[in-house]
Amino acid sequence: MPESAQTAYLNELNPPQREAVINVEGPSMIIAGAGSGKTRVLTNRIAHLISHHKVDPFNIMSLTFTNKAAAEMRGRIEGVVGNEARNLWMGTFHSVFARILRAEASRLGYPSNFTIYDNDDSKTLIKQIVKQYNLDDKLYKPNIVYNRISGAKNRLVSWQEYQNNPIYSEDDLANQRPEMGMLYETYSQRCFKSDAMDFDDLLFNTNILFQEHVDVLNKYQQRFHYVLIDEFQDTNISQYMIAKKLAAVRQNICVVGDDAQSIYAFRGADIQNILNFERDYPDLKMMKLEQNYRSTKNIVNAANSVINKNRAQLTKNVWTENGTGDLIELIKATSDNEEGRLVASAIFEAKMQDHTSESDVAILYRTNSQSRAMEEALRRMNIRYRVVGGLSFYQRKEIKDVIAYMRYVINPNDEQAMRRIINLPKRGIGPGTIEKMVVAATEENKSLWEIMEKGGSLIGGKGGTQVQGFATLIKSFRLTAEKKDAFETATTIAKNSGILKDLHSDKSIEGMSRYENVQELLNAIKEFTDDPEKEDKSISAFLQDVALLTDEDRNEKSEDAVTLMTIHMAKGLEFQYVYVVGLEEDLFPSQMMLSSRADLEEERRLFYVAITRAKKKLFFSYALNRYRYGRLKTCDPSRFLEDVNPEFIHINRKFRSKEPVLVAPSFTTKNFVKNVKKEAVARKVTHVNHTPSKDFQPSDPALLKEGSKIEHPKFGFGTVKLLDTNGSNSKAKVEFEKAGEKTLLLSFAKLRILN
DNA sequence: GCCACCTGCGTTTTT
DNA sequence: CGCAGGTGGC
Repeated sequence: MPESAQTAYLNELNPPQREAVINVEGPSMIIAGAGSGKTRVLTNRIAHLISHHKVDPFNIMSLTFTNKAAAEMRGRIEGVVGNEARNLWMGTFHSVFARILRAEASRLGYPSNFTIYDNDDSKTLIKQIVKQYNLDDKLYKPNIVYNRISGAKNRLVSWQEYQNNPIYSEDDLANQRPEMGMLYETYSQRCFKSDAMDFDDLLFNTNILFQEHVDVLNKYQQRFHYVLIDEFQDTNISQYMIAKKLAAVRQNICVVGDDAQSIYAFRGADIQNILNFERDYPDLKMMKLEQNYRSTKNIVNAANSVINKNRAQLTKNVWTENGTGDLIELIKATSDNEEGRLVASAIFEAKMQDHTSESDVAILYRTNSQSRAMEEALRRMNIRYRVVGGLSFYQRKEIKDVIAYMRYVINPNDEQAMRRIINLPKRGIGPGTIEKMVVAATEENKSLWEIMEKGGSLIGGKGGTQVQGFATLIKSFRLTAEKKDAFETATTIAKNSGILKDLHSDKSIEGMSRYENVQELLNAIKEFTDDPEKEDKSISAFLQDVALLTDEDRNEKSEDAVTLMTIHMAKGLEFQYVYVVGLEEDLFPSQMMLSSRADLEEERRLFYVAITRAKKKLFFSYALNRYRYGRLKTCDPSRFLEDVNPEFIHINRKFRSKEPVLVAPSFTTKNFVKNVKKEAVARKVTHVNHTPSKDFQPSDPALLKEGSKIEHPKFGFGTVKLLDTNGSNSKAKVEFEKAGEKTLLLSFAKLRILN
C-alpha cells in the first residue's frame, strides 16, 4: 500500500496494475489486454523506479516501436518525476541501437556517421544487383528478395550461415530462386561498402557487436540496470536477443504485450518470443491486466467472441465494468460507393442528433485504396476528414531528393544517394556514364568518388566534364557543411543544386506542392538548428535524427476531423465511434492471408484490433460489389462477420441498401441475415453462462476419444458422443450437461479433457 | 540522353 | 484504376 505522497500514483491503479508497477526486480511479463491501461502501467513502473527506488534514469532503457509511443511515454513520466525523465534511454529499438552503433561503429569497421538506408534504398539496391547479374527480375522481385534477406537478418542468420545451411538453399531451390544466397551476400557487401546499414542491420549489427566485443557488451550491461520492452508481441528474434543480452547480468527485464494484438508477423515479429521468454526466465513474474477501461461490454464481449476463434493464444479473460452500450450496427451496401454514402450519412446523423464531434470518429479499413470511396462520400456531405498514412512526408520524392544530396555530402560512399542525385536536375549524366565509372572504380580498385573527382581524364567526353562539374558542386557543399549549420547547408544545397529552381519552374499544382514541401523541409531543419537542446547542429546530426523519423512530430493538428486509416495504423489508438469497413471475403481477410492457418489467425487478430479501438459504438460495413483494379467484382461478406457472436450485432433496416442486388451470389444478404438470426437463436437456447475452471487449459484435440469427458469454456461439461476425424475439418458431437447436444469443429473449439 | 507511349501488375508496414 | 518500368523514335 502506498505510504507517502510520493507514491500517490499507486492509488490510481487497480490491484493487478499496481502489482505490475511495484514488482520491479527480476524478469516480468505483463500480458495486457486491449484497453487495460498498459501505457499507464509502463510509465508508472518507470516513474516508480525513479521516484521510489531512486534508480538513476541513466540506468533505465525503455524500448518501444514508434517514436510517437516513446515521446508520449517520456512526457507522461516527466509528468510524474519531472525533468529527470530526460535522461532515460527511451526510444525505438532502431533509434536506441543506432545510437549505440554510432558510438561503437569502429568495432564493426563502420564510420560513426554511417548512412541508414530506408526500404526504398534497399529495394533499389536489390534491383540494381539483380540487373547486374542478369537475373530474371520477374523471379527476383525486389520485394521478395528484400523480405527473404530481412527475414534472415531478423532471425540472426548471416549471409554466410544462409549460404551454408541447406535449409535455406533447398527452400530457395524449390522456389526457383537459387541465387538468393548470392544476392544476400552481394547486398550486404554493397551496403557495407557504402557505409550504410538498412533498418534490419541496426539490430543485426547490434547483435554482432555484443557477441564479438564482450567489453562493449559489459559496458552496456553495467549501464542499463533495468530494461523494459513495450509491444513485446511485435518484437522479432533479433530484438529479443539484444534485450536478453543486455539484461543478462541483472535480469531486470520487463516485457509488456498482448498476443491477441500481434499483427506484424509479416514483418518478422515472432510470437514465439513470448514462449521463449517463459522458457528463458522460468522464475518470471507473470501478470495479467484484464480489466478493460476503454469500451462498452458489448464491444469487449464481441471482441472476445472473435479472438476465441483463434487457436494459438494465451488464456486471457478481458472484461469491463463499463456499461452495456449499443449493439454493433451492420451496414450493408451494394457497392463500395454506396458503402461510403451509408457510412458518411451515419456519421452525419450522429453529428446532427448526438452532437458527435468529427474527431471522435474513425473509419478503419484493410487497405489504403479503400479510402477513396470514403473520402468522396465524406466530401460530398461536407464532413471534415484526414487520411493518416499513405505516403509520409519523408517518403516524398522531392524530399528524398534533397535529403539524398545531404547524405551524399556527408558520406561520399553512399552509392544510393549518389545515383539518385547525380542527374538531378538533368546534367546529362545518364546510366551509360555511371556504368563507365563503376567499371573504372572496380578496375582501379578505387571508390566511385575518387573516379568522379578525376572526372574527365578517366571517362572522357561530355560525360566526363559533366561528372567533374558535379564533383566540384559536391565539394563546395562539403566545405559549406564543415563551416555552417544544418539549415544554412541545406539551404545552400537546395539552391545551388538547382533543385529549387527546377521545382519552382513547374507551375502545375503538384509542382507547386512539391516546391512547398521542400520549403517545409527547410523549415523543419531550421527548427532543428534553433532547438537549444541540440548540441550538434550540423547537417550530419540532422540526418541521424531524420533517418529514423517518421511523420510523428510533424502535423498531427488535432483539428476536428474524421480519421481515416488502415487498421494497422490504428493500433494503440481509440475512438468513440469506429467504422470497420470493407468486411468482405478476399479483402478482409485478405486473399493473400488465406493460405495458412497462422496467416488467417493473424488476420483475425487484426480484426480484433479493429474492434477494440471503439469506445462507445462500433459499425461494420461491407459491399456486395466493389471496384478492384479498375474492375467491378462481386464480393461475399467476410467470414469474420460470422466470427462475431450474433447477439452483439444489430441489423438495422436503415443501413440496408434499397437498391436491388444486381448480381445474386449464393451468399446474399438474405442468406446472411438468416444465418445470423439462426445462430442468434441457437446461442440463446444454449447460453448456459458457464464459467470455465480457474486452471482451464485446452487439451490437444488429438487426444480426444469417444466417451471422453470434457469441459468447454462456454458450454460447460459434457461427454463426446461421436468423433469425425477428418484433418482440419474434424468434428466432435458432444452431449453437454446443460447446453444439450453440440457438434464442435475441433480446429476451433477449445476443449479440456477431464479423464 | 530524353521524352512519349505502352504494358503489366497490384496487402498490411511502427523502423 | 494508377503507377512503375520498358521500348522506341528523336
